[in-house]
Amino acid sequence: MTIETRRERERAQREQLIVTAARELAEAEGWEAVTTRRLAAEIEYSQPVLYSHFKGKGAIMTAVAVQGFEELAVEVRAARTAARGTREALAAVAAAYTHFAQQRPALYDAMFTHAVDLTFASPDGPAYLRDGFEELLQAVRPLAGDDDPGILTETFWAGLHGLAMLERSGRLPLEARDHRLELLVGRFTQAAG
Amino acid sequence: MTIETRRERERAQREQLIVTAARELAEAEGWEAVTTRRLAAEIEYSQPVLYSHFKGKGAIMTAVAVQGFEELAVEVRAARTAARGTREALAAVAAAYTHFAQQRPALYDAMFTHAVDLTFASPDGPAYLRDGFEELLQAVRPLAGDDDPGILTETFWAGLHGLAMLERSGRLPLEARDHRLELLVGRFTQAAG
DNA sequence: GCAGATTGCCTAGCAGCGCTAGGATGTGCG
DNA sequence: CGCACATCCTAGCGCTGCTAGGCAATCTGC
Repeated sequence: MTIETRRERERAQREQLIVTAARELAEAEGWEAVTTRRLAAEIEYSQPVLYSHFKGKGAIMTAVAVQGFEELAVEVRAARTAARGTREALAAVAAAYTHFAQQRPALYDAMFTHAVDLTFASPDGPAYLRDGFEELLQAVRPLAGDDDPGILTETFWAGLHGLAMLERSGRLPLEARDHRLELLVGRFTQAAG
Repeated sequence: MTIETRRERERAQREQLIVTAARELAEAEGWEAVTTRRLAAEIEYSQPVLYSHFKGKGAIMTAVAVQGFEELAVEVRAARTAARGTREALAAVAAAYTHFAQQRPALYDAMFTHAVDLTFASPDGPAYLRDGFEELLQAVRPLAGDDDPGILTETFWAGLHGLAMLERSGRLPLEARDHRLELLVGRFTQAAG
């Protein structure tokens, strides 16, 4: 029994090692630098070991993405609970979200550009995927007025995601970043029309 | 002289053939199906011919993206000029934009997910990249109030882009698509706060 | 009309990718 | 100690984007 559990523990550790190595490599050199050979060298095992833990490279990226969703939810929650008023909470949440996307672009990419095999928008989906949305919802709901809070949150989220993506790819100038965020938050803190 | 011009004309035609083939293949089977070998077979030439026209696969995708920007600008303009009031114009522009992204996902991908080597957000950039933004700007400006029209347009654009991306990847349920668009447009047609 | 120079194109191949089959190596158990 | 099992690595498959080098067809000057 103890041998079995030790092996399982070691396996779990190595699996975590793979995910961490993939994430760090992606954050340092971008996802195009994360090849299975390179990753194997990084963890000091041979290539096939990766496939004894994950179905393929996509599954490893998905595992990294899941980590990202967990961390994003934590950071957004921290920002929300630290803010005082409802308007301030929305602004804080928005700033935390875009800051996350900007600081960890590779991680954000794994979450939203790659890793399509994650189940979203489902009440029975994994918790880590719902938590982040829940945080946004908590911040948006008090300001929803007559609008459906859930759908309004989705719309607000889309605004944040759009800003993050367009700024990251150089399609929007970075100087006005705070200004745009201010405008977006402003449009969602007015009374409903 | 005539021989030279004929050759140039034929070269230009073949170049267009490449771009069209790449686009059609991408729209039919996705960009992952667009390999240089497949593309070469499609145009009935050998692989190296592609490289006599374009620096690489990325340049071909960029050429497709440029086509996309031109067409998007045309469609958004048509929607805007057909609408009567300012609020209706914004709604029409928003609908046209997201409809474009939804109907031609591969093309939209080329424009925004790939093809990072395009110069954006620059007054001296290519016209086709400015035209689309200009159309959005025309629709947003009358509703900007005290806000900077350009930056407000960028923010609105981000909202549209975010909706398009999240809906396309299944991260937002499709049923409420129109509802979300309505909410977004509503938040940008209120008087400035 | 014919040799020489030039242009255009294709065949073949390189290095790298994700992924997998099969054998070697080391570990735990009777 | 010897067997059985689990673990891991070497080697290789088919694919990718891209390129070198040679062949063939075309245009030019005599």
